[in-house]
Amino acid sequence: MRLTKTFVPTLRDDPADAEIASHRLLLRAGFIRRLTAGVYTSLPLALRVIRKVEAIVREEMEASGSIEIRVPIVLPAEPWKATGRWQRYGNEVFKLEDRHGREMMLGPTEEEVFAPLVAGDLPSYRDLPINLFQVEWKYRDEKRPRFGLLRGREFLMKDAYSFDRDEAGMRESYRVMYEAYERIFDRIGLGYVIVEADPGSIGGGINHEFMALADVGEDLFVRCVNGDYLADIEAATPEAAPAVEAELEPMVEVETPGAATIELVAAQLGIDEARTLKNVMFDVDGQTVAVLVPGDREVSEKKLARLYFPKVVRAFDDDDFERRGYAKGYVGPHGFDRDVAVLADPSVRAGANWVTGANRTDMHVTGMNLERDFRVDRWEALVQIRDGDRCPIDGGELEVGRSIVVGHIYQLSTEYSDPLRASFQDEDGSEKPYMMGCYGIGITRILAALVEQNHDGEGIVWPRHLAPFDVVVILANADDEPVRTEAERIYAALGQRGIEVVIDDREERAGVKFADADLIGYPVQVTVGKRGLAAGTVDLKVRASGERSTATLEDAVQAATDLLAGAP
RNA sequence: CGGGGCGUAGCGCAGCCUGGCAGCGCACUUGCUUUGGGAGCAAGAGGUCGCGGGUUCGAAUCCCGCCGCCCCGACCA
Repeated sequence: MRLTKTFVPTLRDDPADAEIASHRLLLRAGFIRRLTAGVYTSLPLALRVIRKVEAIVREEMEASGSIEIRVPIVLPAEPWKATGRWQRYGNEVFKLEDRHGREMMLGPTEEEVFAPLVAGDLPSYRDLPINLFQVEWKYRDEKRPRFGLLRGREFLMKDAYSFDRDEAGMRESYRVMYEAYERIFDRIGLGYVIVEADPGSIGGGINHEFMALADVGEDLFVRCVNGDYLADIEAATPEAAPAVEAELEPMVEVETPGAATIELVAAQLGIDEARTLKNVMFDVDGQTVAVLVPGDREVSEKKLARLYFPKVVRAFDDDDFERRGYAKGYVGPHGFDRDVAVLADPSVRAGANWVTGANRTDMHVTGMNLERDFRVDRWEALVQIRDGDRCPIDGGELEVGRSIVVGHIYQLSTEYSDPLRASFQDEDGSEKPYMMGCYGIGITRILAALVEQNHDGEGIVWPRHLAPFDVVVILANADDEPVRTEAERIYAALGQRGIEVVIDDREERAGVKFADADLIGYPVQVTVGKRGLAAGTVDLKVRASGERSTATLEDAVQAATDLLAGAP
């Protein structure tokens, strides 16, 4: 490929609205262009990388027995209404209407298409198990698309669905996919961790997330410094602190004018925030629920939501406080009526003589103690985990890491096959719903994750096997005929060796070409210029290491080939 | 959806407060010089100043409404 004959619009300045490295560099290096929020055009370089990632995914899926098909993006609404996702996904679905007024949508994921497809044509247990996949664009009208390819409203996903007779089969299909995913992410070369994820409010099947490590990642996970514990932040439970023995102080009311937050109370009374007892109020389908945690901790709403699923958990708003007659910011657990469910995190057992609200504006109490002064109906691990918490396995220190979820696999059981009436006839003649699994990989998101993990101050540093091109041949003096001839010879020879090579034959100064080559991140650069030619040599540079070398004209092709073979 | 910010040439920005010729750098075109780490000089081309309305002799600038984009929070490959 010649740069004069393709479309690689590099930018000299950083785009103003790209904050993170992957977004900024993919725009600057001419890989992508934004069309509208969360929707990007893939230019030639991006397309080449996408295809290489896809190829790895495809190979490993097929090697694992999954069969590729292509199902539509434009979908009828009915199956989605049957599973309840038409409503549950809500505004996240791009909804359409056809000319007859029929409701349609763009596919955000495709259980509703795959399950009926299989049910229609593979009605016998003899047809099972089967695993189908596709690589196709997905559409989700995200609340907040951001960071370029990291969270788009249109993104390329590999999605696979397994269908089994029974639970044992499903687990086996799941295991096969789990191992395929390990091979895929190993081959792609991402630094990643696998965590058993929050079962989520959608039903609670076993599922694992494949998380690419990245400081800008939006997904948090927890791991023990001793390496024996790894979990999704919302699923992680710290080791409970031991109960303390303390001399019980009497409960005393104190004036705390204007101190409606933990921070202000602690400051006014000159105490640590951890000494205060935080009372967070929720409404759960009409029932009032109080959650007690130490003042320096946060309540995990997700954990609470999971506890009450399928009921809907909603934090109290001002109207709720008014209706219940609670003084917002001054709520204390000693004033709860019997109809309030009082939940507490085990860490509350570890404290005594709490400072908490007095149930009157501008007043708090000190010396509040469990049993004597307030009750707890249920003990549940509900604190948001944080750095420094103790590992539940060995008590080691936990640390919170950031990541980008690039793969997610689920055991769905009959969650979708039931409502969709997707069933087969078993050996005994009985009608049974398929036991399903689903397996997603965000292809375009992997591009972003790769750039996050592989860049420096000059630009992207693609791993060799995923780079848009292996080698760039730079004409340092584009209008010099001998230089051009020699560069063309090397370019052609590399191509003949099956190396993916691009020649920068633009009428640009050498500096521009060097900067662009570093920005785009070709693993190996070969520079042909007057200077070197006079000495009978070309210059080579390995992008990742920055290592420079020279080679004679005769050795140039072999030297570039060798450097490429040794590149990361 | 709540909070914050921004929309002026392809990209990055100034001008707006205090209304009066629409500017700067890069990129682009032509010429000359230059030529191995983002060249110099000269001459050009490129704008519904996000959209609509209002105030005014006059609006990029003031007022009202809308739209778009980015960032922070609750959801997700």
